[in-house]
Amino acid sequence: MTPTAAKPRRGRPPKDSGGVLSRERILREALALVDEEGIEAVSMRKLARRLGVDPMSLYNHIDSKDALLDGIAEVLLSRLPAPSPAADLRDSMDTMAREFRATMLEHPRAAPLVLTRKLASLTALTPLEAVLSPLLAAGYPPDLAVHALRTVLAYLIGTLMREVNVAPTFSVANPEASRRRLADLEASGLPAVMSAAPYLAVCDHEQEFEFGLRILIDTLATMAAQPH
Amino acid sequence: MTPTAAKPRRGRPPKDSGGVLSRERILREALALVDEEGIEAVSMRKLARRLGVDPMSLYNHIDSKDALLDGIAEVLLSRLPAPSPAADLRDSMDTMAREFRATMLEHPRAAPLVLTRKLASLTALTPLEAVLSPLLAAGYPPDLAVHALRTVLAYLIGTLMREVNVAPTFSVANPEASRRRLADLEASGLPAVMSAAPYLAVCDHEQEFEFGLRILIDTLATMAAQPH
DNA sequence: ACCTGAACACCGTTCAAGT
DNA sequence: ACCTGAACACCGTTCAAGT
Repeated sequence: MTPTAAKPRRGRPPKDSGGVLSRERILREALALVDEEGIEAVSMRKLARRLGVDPMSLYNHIDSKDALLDGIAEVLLSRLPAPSPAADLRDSMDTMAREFRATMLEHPRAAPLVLTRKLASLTALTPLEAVLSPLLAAGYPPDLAVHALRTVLAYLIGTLMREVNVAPTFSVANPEASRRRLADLEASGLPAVMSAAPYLAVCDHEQEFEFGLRILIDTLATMAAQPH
Repeated sequence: MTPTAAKPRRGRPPKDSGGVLSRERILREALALVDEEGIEAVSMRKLARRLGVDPMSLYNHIDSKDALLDGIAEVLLSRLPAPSPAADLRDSMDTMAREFRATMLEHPRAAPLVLTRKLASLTALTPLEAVLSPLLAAGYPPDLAVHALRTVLAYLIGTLMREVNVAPTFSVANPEASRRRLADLEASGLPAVMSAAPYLAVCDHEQEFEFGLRILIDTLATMAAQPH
């Protein structure tokens, strides 16, 4: 909980902490704070303490706490790798999905900021292009291409939310808890639930992700070959 | 669910605030508060004020604010209609998905509590049975049935998150904002983004929901006919 | 232009005291 | 068994004042 070292925290700000204040430096430190302690541990005051600065100084660079959280989300989203040049429909959707997931899982505790906030800005426009372009090239009319894009995106958001929420501490799912859950499910008296209980009690995120992604991409690629 | 204890009296509730304190009454009022002002407007103190009670009285019925939010989520989830008896794979998944969506959209501001929290409890076990059962009957081995279930669930969570987050005020998407967005997209210089811009700038949630759901259910139903 | 500190109007929760 | 109020250790943000 409290820092182990009992340093005098209220004296002079440590000037070693990386230079002058700036929006960029604030966001970087904020992301680090989220990584370490989670989103709800973020406060303007705590962040300022980490930066060795008065809480109010942050407001010279960021409008509000809400804008701070949006800013963190944008930082994370901007870490999406630049798309590789040309590929077919299957490859490009597959790559986009995998990179999106990998990028979020690098910061599992911050990921919900991207997954649950309506980002007004237009970050990640080139990854968008990288998916839309092969859809159009494959024969999708623009309206259906957008539907296809949004379907995959919804699936990604849903699976990732499950991944990062179930294990916010990043510990593998507690085998103790999963054993108890298995027992509960088997006591439910519902036949289908009971026979699927061993699989309901655990969740291999990797496998889960692949299963649904495969279905979506296969179907969308197949649909491209059919008249719309 | 649990049989309510004998009430001291029937008839008119005392005072203006509607009777004695209870977990049930607290959760009902909390859901109303979320409906009116949103999740982040919820505080123990404000909730107590609405109930005409000291803030600390709430703690006789609820462990913490976090437990309160979990409780609201469970109330909402328990509003899922009981599944209709027997149906084929397509119908039962379709019905489950539609009812889940409808239930969430009745409380759009509270829905994120269900969509983003890891609910430990086993609410909604019978809807689960109602989906798993036809999957098994259609020939899915239990492990794949669970994959199929989770894929649809991920999609539902993702689409619904988009629906309730984009319009938390429940106003239809601002046409002004969407016109500006269109302009931005068309100025992006990215060819696919530009030609899909009119469709990216708006989002018909109904249509969007149907598109992805159709793909998933069709594919899962078709897969049932194939050897695993 | 940027930073500061006091101040305001809030929080969740502990605790001791009441009935 | 339930309710209360004071108290503690926090919040986000406004404002006036400093450099």
